[in-house]
This record gives sequence, structure tokens and C-alpha cells, in this order.
Amino acid sequence: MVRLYDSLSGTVRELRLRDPGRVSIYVCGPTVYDFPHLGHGRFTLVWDALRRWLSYTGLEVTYVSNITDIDDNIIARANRDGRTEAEVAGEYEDHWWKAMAAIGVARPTHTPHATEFVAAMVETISSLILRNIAYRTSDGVYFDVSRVADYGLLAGQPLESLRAGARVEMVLEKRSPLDFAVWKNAKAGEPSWPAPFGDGRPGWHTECVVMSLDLLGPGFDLHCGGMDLRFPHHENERAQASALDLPFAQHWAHNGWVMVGGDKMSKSLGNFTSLTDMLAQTDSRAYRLLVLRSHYRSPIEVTPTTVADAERSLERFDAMARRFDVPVHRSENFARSRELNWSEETLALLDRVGALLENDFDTPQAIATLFEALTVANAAADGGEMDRGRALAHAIGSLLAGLGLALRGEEKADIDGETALLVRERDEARAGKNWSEADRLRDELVARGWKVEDGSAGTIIRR
RNA sequence: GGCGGCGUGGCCGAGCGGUUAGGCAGGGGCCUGCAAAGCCCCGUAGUCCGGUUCGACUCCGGACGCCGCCUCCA
Repeated sequence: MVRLYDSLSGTVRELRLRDPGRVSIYVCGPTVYDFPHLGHGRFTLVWDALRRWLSYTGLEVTYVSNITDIDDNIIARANRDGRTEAEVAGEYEDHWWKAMAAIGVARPTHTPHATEFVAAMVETISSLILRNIAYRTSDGVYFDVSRVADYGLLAGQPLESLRAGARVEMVLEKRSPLDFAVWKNAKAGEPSWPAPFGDGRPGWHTECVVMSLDLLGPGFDLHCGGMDLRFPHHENERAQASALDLPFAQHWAHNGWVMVGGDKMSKSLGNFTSLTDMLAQTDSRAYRLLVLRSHYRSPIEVTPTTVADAERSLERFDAMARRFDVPVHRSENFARSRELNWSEETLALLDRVGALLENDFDTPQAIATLFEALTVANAAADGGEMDRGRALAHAIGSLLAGLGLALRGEEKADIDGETALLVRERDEARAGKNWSEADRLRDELVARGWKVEDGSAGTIIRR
């Protein structure tokens, strides 16, 4: 059974499932008003890898991740660009999915848009008002945090201490600086929806609690997001569910930051790199390997250096895939791999990596183990034990695929006639021990962008 | 001010009270016509100061430094 750190209890504990064999996961998605940056890339890769792994082990995963398509930032952007909010949201949502596809993040089971759930949000807010937990002011409806007994649990601080440090601008009509807007009254020119308590639009914290409960039902298993969502966003989601006596997420998981020279990458610091830009110049799989190589709760440095580093180490796995002709695993799973790889050695590898991942998703140890196994596989093959090497390589490829990392095996590169001729000439030169001519032809091929290796059957080229 | 985290070899980055993390880069060797790929060997790191212990990078205390959350933020 998978054990994961739970931010609410502060301990690594078993991820208990509401329905045996099925996992329900909600991950807070993006607000679409700008290009995705590396931080978005990390959280989507981390939770996508977890999702894939759980699925690989045989669980049926329902994975929900929202798109926030109405909020202050979108309105600001629309005003600045002289466009409608829907146009802005639509454009950046397109960029979002393109980037997700590029880094190999699987489409969530459901991708709810906030604007599609406003009616349900209005109902929730009405209930809160009815219970006297939310109250109306001149600019909207606010949630009274003092009405939730354990408010501050996710923040790890009691209400009083949070209140003391509150940096929120005090709005006169708010009862506490920590009270948050569940509804914002309509302003001229802004999109709005009808509601008995006044036309307007929903607050961010209400969106996620409504959509997660609506699609996954009460008491769903796991709620994930970046560390900064822990408070106040997740705390406020919890508070609303709690105020309405609805069982909420049973387990909370938060991923660490992308760091830039020691600082958190963030919009407000302006030190972010667009995910789209980075993908344009690197093998997108390198970012996944970089993410998996460190623990999901640790901060990671993402710089051209660390990405290039990951790219080179990825090349070793790809070389293995070529050498042993590892198939691209698509619908692979753990049980099937155990059946296929029934040597003692490969079973041990599968089980060891499985055990590591079940221990708070210890991907760095898992990856290290796979690198070690890679060396063993190559050494075995070098020593003449080709079958042994191949069995290990296939197990490695399957496990990596289980984490969403597809190896690049033998590619059927398009070799034009001219290049093919150079290869043939080089093989002839080598056969005739005409080394200077063979080297000249190799240089020629390299100049044309090919990587050249001498195999037992002659010159091997690839891009 | 409150709460939390971090400080590891050239770089990235882990687990662990005593036994090799791993990757990248670098050096030496094997293989190769030469390369490439692959294999083998190598640097024996843990901010500082105390303490606990037979033994600490790993536990405790302190100092210094850095970061995050308490405001929109993945």
C-alpha cells in the first residue's frame, strides 16, 4: 500500500482509499491568464508521475484538475489587452494544454472549468449564508473563519497566531482580516452570474471545493497542489467543506518549489521561465527526469545547466533502449512486467523499485536504483550475457514508463540517399583499412548532424 | 512577530547512527584502426561549535547563513 506524507497530520501515512482499488485525486490547476512557467511544469509532472504510477500498480485512478477561467488576473489581462475574459482564458488554456502535451502529462480524467460550475457554487454559498457562516458586505460575501473550530490546521498554526501575522489589507466590513471572499459582487464591465445574494462571480477558494466535491464526491482520497496553496487556499477549501459538514480530502500532498538561484520561482518575483520556452530548446523528457531525480517535496534548481545534465543522463537510458531493443511501453503495468520479467534478478528490481515508490514516492532512490541496474545490464551484455542484460533493460524500461518516461529506442530516422551513400562509402573504406578516408567520411556525417558509431555490422548513424 | 524548511564532494541531488546513494562534469585504464557507445578504477563531502553515543553527515542544543508560508501565486 502506498504511504505518502500528509500535510494535515504532518506524517507519512498510508493513503487509505475510500473505494478499494480506486483512487480519487484532485490537483489544483492553473489560472489561465499567462503562459505556463517551470513551476507549473513541476507540479504537473510530479502529480502526473504519481497518477501514472498508481495506475501502473493496477489502481483505477480518477484524476481531476481544474482550469480557473475567471478571476482578477484574467480580468486585468482582458482589460489591458482590450479583449474579453473568455478570449484571454481560451487562449492561455490552449497554451496550457500544448505545454502539457509537450512534457507528456496525461490529460486528467476531468478538467472542470470554474465558469461551468457557478450554479453549484451559488448553492454552496447560499448554504453558508443560511448557516450564518458567510456574511454579506458591500463588495461581496465573506467566509467567517472563526466559525471553523480547527481553522489553521493545514497552516500548522492556530487562528490567533495567523491573525496576528495577517498582512491582508483590512476591509472595514470584514469581521477578521483572515475572512475570505467566497463571492465578489459584479462590477461594471466584468463578467457576472446571477445569485440571490447579488450578481457577481465566485471566489477562488470556493471554486475548488465545489468542483472537487462535485466530481469526486465527499471524502475523496487525495488533494494535491503546490506548497504555496497549503495556506490559505487549501485551508479555505477545507473550512468551507467543514462548515457544511461535508467530508473532504482524506489526504493532502504538496510539492516543493522550483528555485532560481536560491529563490522561489514566482510570478511576483518575476524570475520565471516559461515552460514553452524551455521546451523549445531541450528534450522535454529531461525535465521529467530532473523532477523525478529529486524528491517531490524538496525544492529543485531548474537551470540550463541542470536540465542539460538531466538530458545527458537520459541519453544513457536511451542508449540502453537501443542496445537491448527495449519496446516503447504504452499500456504496461506492474503485474504484467512481473509476469514477463520472471528472472530472480528482474523480479527483485521491480519489487525494490515498487517498494521505494510506495514509501512516500521516493523517486530519487528509484531512479538511482534504475541507474545501478542499467550498469549491471550493460556489464552483463559486455560479458556475453545478452539475455540477462535484455531482461533487466526491459524491466527498467517498463518501470520508467510507469513513471511516464518513455525511452527512445531505435528510431527509424529518414536517411536520404546521399547520406546512405556516405555510410556505404565509409564501410567500404573501413573494409579496405583506408582509415583516413573513413575518418573523413565520418566527419562529413557528423557535419550533417548525425551521431556516428561503429557497430559489428558497420556504421550506425542516428540523429 | 508567528509557523515551517534548508545548509552534503566541481555542479545537481538522496537515504542512513557504524557498511557505495545516484547522475553530470573531471582524471586513469580496458575495448576500438582512431573515435563513439559500453565496462572497470579514482576524488573519500556533509556551514560552525558543543553534547549524547563504543561510534554521527545522520540524534539533541546553540551559533551563523539561506529559503518559504502567514497577501495573488504551483
